[in-house]
Amino acid sequence: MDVINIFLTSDLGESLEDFVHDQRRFTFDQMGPEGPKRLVEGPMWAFVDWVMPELAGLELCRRLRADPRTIDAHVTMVLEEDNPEDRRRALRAGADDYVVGPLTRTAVLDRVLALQSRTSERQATRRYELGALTIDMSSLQARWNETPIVLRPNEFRLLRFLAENPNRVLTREDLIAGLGKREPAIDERTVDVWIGRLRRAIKAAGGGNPLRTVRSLGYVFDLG
Amino acid sequence: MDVINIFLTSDLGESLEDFVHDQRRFTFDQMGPEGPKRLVEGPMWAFVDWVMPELAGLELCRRLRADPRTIDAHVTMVLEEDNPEDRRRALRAGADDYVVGPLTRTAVLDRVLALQSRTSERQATRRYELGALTIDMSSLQARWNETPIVLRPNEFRLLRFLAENPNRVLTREDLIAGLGKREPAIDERTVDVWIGRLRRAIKAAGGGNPLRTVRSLGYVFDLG
DNA sequence: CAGGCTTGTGACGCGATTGTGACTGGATTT
DNA sequence: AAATCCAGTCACAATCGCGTCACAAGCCTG
Repeated sequence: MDVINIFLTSDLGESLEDFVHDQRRFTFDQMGPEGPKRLVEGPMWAFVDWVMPELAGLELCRRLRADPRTIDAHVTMVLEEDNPEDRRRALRAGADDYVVGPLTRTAVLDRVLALQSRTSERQATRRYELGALTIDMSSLQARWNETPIVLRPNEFRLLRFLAENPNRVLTREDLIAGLGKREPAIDERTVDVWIGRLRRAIKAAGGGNPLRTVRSLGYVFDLG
Repeated sequence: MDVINIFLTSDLGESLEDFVHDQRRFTFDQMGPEGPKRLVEGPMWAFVDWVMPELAGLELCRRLRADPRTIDAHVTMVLEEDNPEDRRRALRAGADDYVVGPLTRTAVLDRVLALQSRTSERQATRRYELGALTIDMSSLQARWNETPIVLRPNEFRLLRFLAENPNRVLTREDLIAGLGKREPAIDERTVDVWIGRLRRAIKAAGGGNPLRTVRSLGYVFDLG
């Protein structure tokens, strides 16, 4: 599967409507009532427009992160204006990059081209190497010293999110949000079970325990 | 300027009144008649209590956003109850995060610690380096010459507070207050036990004893 | 549509954490 | 030197949070 570059914008603009044409299409059918209003996409990129200006964009970003079809997409958020808060929020929601809108056709095209050139480099980057642990995002396979770790979907997402934020305490809330599970609300204690199952899976592959519990706060992926 | 973590709450509670002490202070003098009732703050965080429960909080949040002194602060709103409407309003007003109250002093302090690690990610990660001792606030991990020190939560809080005020005698009262323990009242002699446990943990990691006892006064973290 | 796999949740028990009183030994004072 | 003071340490109990299990509902697959 090709790398998809996804642009999230709350103001897609008529001018972009036919910017991408004659391409295959897929729909984010799981998006729900607050989902994208329009979706224009091609094999290497997609533009997603949403209805609600504020939260839906971040929420959409999280869902894209959780969806296996777009889990390794390159997500760019289009910000209304350039302020540090929006930037921070976007990145925290899982966006890889951001640009400040509104976008002209040429600006987007430049951006897409730049992303495409980075794509090959990104192919190599789509692999986390954290000590003995490697996570290959293209085959969705995690290994401990070449030994495959048998993971269920949710455990894989959890491991990926933890590995993306090594040496950082992640609260149970962070983890729930990071896996894109906002609806319905998840009990925080459930995270304990996730961690337990993930630890067991790693151990079953002969691995150690890189997941440290920080009492009354959350968990850390210890690296180094 | 350091990142400030601001907690907005309509129910600060008496117990938090002197939670942060002996720190530099500034006032939000532009706040106007609906401004904060009390402001308790330190170099890295602030608790703002307001009079009107509903609108004033949101308004305050917007003003903090506009004020150059707090423009890049991390604002957390404390919500009375957990409903999506309030959450959306809080975020729309510029809040970065929210928690559902009421909060205990220790819980708030822990929260601040976790937030510091997140908000400072774009800067150099928050980290104390005191001779052979390093305290990494993002992973909540202390080390002595790269050797991890196994600390329980309270010991970590104690070490952090001591390390924040090196070469300064801290009374037992200071330490109790600095760790946010006011309810219930803590016997001052208990601090002796905390120090003892902390020393033992450092020694177990092959470390020395940077904690000097000042008889009849308190303890100092010796540096240099 | 049946069967298995996945996942969220309540319950349970255990272990970790922590405040406290008591005891001890060294330091300080008278 | 005796008396007093004070810090270090230990054992213990109460509490709190975490790991784990079993179960049920959901989801996917054939």
